[in-house]
Amino acid sequence: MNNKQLADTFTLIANLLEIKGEIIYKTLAYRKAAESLMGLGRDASEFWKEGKLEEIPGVGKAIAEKIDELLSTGKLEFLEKLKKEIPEELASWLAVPSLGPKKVGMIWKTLGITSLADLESAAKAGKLRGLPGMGAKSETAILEGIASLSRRSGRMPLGRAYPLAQSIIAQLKKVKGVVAAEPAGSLRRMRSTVGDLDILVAAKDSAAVMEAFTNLPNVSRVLGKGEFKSSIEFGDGVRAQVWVHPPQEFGTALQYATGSKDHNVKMRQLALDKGLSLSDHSFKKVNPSTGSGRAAEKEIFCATEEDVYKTVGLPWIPPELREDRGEIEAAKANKLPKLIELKDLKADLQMHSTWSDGKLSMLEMARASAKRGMKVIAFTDHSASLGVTGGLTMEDHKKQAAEIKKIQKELGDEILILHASEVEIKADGSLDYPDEFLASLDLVLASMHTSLRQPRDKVTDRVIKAIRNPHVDIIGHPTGRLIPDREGADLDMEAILQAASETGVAMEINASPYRLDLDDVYARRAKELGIPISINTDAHSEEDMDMRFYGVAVARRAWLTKNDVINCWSTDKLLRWLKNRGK
DNA sequence: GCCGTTTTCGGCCCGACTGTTTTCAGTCG
Repeated sequence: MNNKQLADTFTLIANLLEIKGEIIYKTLAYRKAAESLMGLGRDASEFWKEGKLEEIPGVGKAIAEKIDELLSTGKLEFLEKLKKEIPEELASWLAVPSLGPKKVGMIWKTLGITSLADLESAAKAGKLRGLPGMGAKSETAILEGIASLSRRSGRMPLGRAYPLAQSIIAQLKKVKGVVAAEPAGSLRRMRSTVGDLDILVAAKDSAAVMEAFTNLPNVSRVLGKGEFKSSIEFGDGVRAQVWVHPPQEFGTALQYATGSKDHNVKMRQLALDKGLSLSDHSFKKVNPSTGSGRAAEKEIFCATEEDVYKTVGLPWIPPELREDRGEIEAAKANKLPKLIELKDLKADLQMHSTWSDGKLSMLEMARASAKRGMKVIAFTDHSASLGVTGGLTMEDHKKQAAEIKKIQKELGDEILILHASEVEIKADGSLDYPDEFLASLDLVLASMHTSLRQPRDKVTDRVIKAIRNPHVDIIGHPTGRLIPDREGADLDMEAILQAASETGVAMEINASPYRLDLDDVYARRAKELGIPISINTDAHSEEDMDMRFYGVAVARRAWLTKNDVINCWSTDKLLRWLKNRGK
């Protein structure tokens, strides 16, 4: 059982307990534990083997015992009992907008239905109005909620959310009186997937903003429209909400809306330590006589986030770090990393040309890369066994090498081209070309595209075998995941990273917003182990090259600096590294 | 259920918005 399965189990428990009406803090504890497992970076089973489960944040005695039971038996008596009490199917109702645990519980208890289909029929038949606290509007809201569920498939990839949010922001900035507009929430923290789009606007007068926002093109429904907050749904089911704050409190508002929740809990605590209560509006002096957070004569307003952090005695923390993964402590100790930036990237070590499945010739790709400030690129056209991509035979490679020589002459020192290959790690763990041939390439990037559903041991061994091949320099998109649809291979990532740290092989952060693989958590673990990271676009076209932005976002979330990423090194240093690897 | 340079007990997330309400409960972020 891996971390995600454990986390899913605890999330289910939290949902069922909530419907049951258990005290909210108990359900929060299960959710916190689930989140913590997802961000752990190592398998919980390792903590388990060492008897250190309770060292995982948010895991105490009770949850540690449950993890122990799950890992030893694959089952959980507590959950089985709970499911008998509260039908598991009800948990899926919670995904319906406008339905929360209270109403789910109430509807189930009064009408005795458990399936989403029955809920829909009941709503259509008008059986929900008349239930306590529900009227015709609630019924319609539930029906619309069920309909929107089928339209939207959960969270959307960052690569879709980000441009969409930017276009909304551009339109809001045109509204008269708008001083600033910024993304917030997981979008601003650059998580790989985003639920709803959160946008924050600074303006004295909110009415014009709300008017513009609810009248954006392609808005299919206005879900709510108030003085400070409005939310909308687009035709494709994507939802966005906007908050408007006066400019003088934009800093606290943006900090608050950016989250994460856990980061903000710590921020509020730091404020309290200084006798201040922090809200999205301002800091207020805590009244010492009552101990309550109100009744202050003097409010502190912050127009910028820098002021917010300064007020609690911290340097500004980049949004990508705000996950309560040690950033507050690092900021306190003045040990925040100087995060990598887009401009630091000087090399792109995975891209494809018309030699395999790319859309442009090598010359066109090289020129497009140079235009974007790249000094070194590697053509990693696919290897022979990946037939659908037009993979190259060794004979093809000879011809490709000759063409590279020719265009290199044409390009001069504008950009350096490396002759490389994305070599398939085959199902048996062998590579697609013999060692002698691999040794002749400038760079070898090995990755998996097939048989990703092999059992954990087998697929893990496969990658480790590639890592131990002395000719392999980079492992490309290690898990093979596709966002949001396909989970990656069931890898023992700790074992893989240990092997990589022994051999010095670099691990890729594939910058395609549909991959972002390694993810932030494992990339951070890789850094801890001293493994070099390579951020590559995997570009098949010119537009793909601009996706490197998302790769940098993952790297920033992983606390990486430019020294950790081989693509930021000088050409000399990069070539020296390759040479030391036998190239 | 977790957690503790105040604490092993008593805090934890609170405010805007909506709908069904005559003063409030539930949802959501």
